[in-house]
Amino acid sequence: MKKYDVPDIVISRLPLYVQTLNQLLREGKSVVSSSELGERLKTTPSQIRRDLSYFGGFGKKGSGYDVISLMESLRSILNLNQIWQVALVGVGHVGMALLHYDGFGRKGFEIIAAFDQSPNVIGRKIGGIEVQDVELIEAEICQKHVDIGAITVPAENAQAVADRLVNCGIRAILNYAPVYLEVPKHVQVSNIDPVLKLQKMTYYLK
Amino acid sequence: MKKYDVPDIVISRLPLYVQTLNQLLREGKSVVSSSELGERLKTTPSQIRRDLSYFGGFGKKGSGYDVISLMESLRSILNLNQIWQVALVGVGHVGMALLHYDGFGRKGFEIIAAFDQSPNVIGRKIGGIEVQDVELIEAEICQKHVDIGAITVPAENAQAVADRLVNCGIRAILNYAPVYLEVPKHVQVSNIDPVLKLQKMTYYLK
DNA sequence: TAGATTGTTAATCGATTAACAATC
DNA sequence: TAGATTGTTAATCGATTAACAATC
Repeated sequence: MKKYDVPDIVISRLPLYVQTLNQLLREGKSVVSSSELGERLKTTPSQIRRDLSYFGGFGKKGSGYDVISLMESLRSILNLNQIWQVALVGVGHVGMALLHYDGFGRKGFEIIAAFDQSPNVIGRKIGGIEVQDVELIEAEICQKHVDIGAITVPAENAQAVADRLVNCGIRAILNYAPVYLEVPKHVQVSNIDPVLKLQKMTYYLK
Repeated sequence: MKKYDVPDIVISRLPLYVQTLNQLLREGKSVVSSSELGERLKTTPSQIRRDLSYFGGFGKKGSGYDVISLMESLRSILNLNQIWQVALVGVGHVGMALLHYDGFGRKGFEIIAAFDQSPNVIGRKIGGIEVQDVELIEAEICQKHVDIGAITVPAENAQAVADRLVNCGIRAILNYAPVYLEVPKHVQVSNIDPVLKLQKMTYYLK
């Protein structure tokens, strides 16, 4: 089965499965059935079995799935058995929160460089990373092997930053700016905008 | 057409439409067609017309949609013509970023109270809000009219905080903790977890 | 009027669910 | 062996897209 033969929506559920398997592991469970997993994730056993079947048979009929080995299989499918280097652009409050956030590192995403325009932050060391002048993006990133960019600049500057990152060979962008980024189609973009989520929820509040 | 007759996925696109109409407005456009809107949003004109038609006819055949009036209609459907009060629990780096973020306020979401456990932050004033002891959640929130909670505490504490907020009558939760929250079904939950987004993107990077 | 674009219905597409034979 | 649960196929459901009459 080729990469793009699996529906994108299936791929977006796999990290959720990994998360839940992790929880089960911490709770000391070693085997889990699709129905238990379904309960935790508020989905159907059918969906879980169907999703997994795109990649192979990971379970044992009659008993279920080995928690550790299913987790390892999914981690391997998602390419999580390596450290991914991340370059962060924009060290405002959100950028700082990301630099301090240890969840990134624990999950294998290492911020290796941070950039900002402002003399107020350039040179400061935050979460172990020294903030550099945004003008140095190319100099610092282009030769290094950086796959992922995190954009935490104001909306007006986000597209320009994206262009520069893409130019340096970045292939995935985590975008916190409330704009649609135009990127070549080989580049993944994930948008994070809490306001859009709030604005959706308020529909149901009245 | 009743609230729940409109597919949820349609509702989640409406804030995006509002966002784009806002941009068009700032660019000085006063009229827009479904195909222009579709180009901006990387979707089809059909989808946009279909989505809007759940709520009525907002356009003018032959010319398109009046930017301002379509935006106002959508804002009214989403209940965005009021200020929504938000209580924030957890003043770590993410909580602080939200307290400082002016985009919330500009979009009509006002953080009116913030809570934390730690004596290091209790009493501090951040973004104009004085952080209170988490033990005061009930005392402060229950009588006030607060509809939305933002949870930015560690994963282990998120469920307990959610329970308390729900108990105080909160009906929507913006959850930054990487766990599934169990809530009564009248309560909306939106999860924000950048790691899940990264873990999805890495699938396509190899 | 002619051209453009809507609103809506019908056709298509894709995702979810149900069912069940296979088998641990 | 009997019971449980998988992996997979077929049926169903729902969302997207195409088409077009209505009309500005």
